[in-house]
Amino acid sequence: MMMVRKSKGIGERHQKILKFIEDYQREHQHPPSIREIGEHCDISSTSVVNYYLDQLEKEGLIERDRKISRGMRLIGSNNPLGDMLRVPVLGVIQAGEPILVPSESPFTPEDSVEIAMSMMPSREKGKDLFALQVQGDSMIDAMVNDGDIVILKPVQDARNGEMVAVWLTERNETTLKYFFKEKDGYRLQPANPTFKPIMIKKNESIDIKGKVVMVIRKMERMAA
Amino acid sequence: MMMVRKSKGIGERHQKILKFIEDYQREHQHPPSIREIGEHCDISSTSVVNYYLDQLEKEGLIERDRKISRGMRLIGSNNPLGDMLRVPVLGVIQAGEPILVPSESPFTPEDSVEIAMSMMPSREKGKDLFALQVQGDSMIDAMVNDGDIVILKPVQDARNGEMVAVWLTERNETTLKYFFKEKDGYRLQPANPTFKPIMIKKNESIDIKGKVVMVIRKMERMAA
DNA sequence: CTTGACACAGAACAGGCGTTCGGTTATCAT
DNA sequence: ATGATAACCGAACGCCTGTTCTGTGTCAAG
Repeated sequence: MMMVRKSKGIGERHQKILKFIEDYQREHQHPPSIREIGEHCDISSTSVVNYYLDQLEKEGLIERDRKISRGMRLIGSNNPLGDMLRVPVLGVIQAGEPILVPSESPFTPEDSVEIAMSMMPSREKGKDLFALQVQGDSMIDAMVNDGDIVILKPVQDARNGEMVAVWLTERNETTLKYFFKEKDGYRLQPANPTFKPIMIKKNESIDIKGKVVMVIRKMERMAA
Repeated sequence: MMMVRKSKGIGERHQKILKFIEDYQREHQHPPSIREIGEHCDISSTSVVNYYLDQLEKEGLIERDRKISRGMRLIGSNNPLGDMLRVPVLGVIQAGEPILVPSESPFTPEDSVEIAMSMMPSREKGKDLFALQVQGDSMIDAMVNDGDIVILKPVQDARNGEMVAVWLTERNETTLKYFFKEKDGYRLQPANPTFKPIMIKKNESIDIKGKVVMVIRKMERMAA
């Protein structure tokens, strides 16, 4: 008895193939061949596998490089590999010193951090992201610890409610604060509600260096 | 004029090949063929590419699946894909409720977060890691915000200085604190130095649920 | 009952691709 | 000089693999 697909969408067989490609890719770091898919999904003919792969491609779930061995890749969230961003760590950020942004950094980053695309909020998948490592306890009012890594998107202007890294020109100070524009200047609000906001008058200039999109803290043992 | 490799290590050519495999993999989501490597690295013979790949494999920089088309993968830090951990998000963590650990969780995780292996501290690459999303502001003394994701390793005992998630049995409270064993019980030290430690007497029991290995904060716009 | 879409099977073809092998050139220690 | 070794080239061999073509059984619409 034959299976007949009533609805035009994705059937059980399609999902099994999708799942197999995902698992195989994760294990071997390269896609399976058509025949391997057939064996593991109980399909005896390569043409049928091809037939399903064509459908999956039409549905936009995979992409295929025709004529290329194992030339297929998963699209979207179930792609086990691929979508990793390598964000350069340009240097450190601390209250007492201006920070480095990509365009100003004279040297190549010593290090980088890897972030899964799926972890990026609101599609900040731009390739111009950069990271800084926090030095010292001067950012604790932003709930950011010594050693934390902040990932930034370089921007000049911020919208209300975004956390920004700003250089307070007249105070010679770098800080991480929530940004709010008000009628008489700016309000820089600490993340920790027990701290008071910094009010910036219109005549005082601020230099927004970037918008914080993520903070990462690797826990290490604390001494004492 | 021929290039001759004096030292037994990795030469310029090897690095060029390595770089090409990495870039190709990143773009196509599958490895290049031997002939493609040759073309882009100015090697006219497939046997020479094979020759170099053998050396790279001996050096432990790649692995090869012989006889399989494009059956190669990068080993180590320059692997653009692969080493990603999928950590299940088992639920939420908040002061007022006990937390779920993997063995106690009755349902499958609704969601998961993806972390690059390279980001994991001190080789906590165990597959038993789990994640919880912080709900509410009750963890601010641990420098952890509402909405943050904490990644935990399930442990029963902790070593001094490690941040642990503990269930305070007699107080019906979950908390994240640095753990220190002292002669008359335990000291649970907040990450934020402006808060005071919790002293646990010997007769009071605590239930260590896990050790915090990472905290991730996706920044979103703050209202008001 | 016929027709056509759909889900398959199987075989054959052709190009992709890894492997192997015989040679060649350059460098270096003996 | 000479042999050893490393770094190549080119071609041939043969499996791997995607593609294509013919054919079959099922099911629903006309």
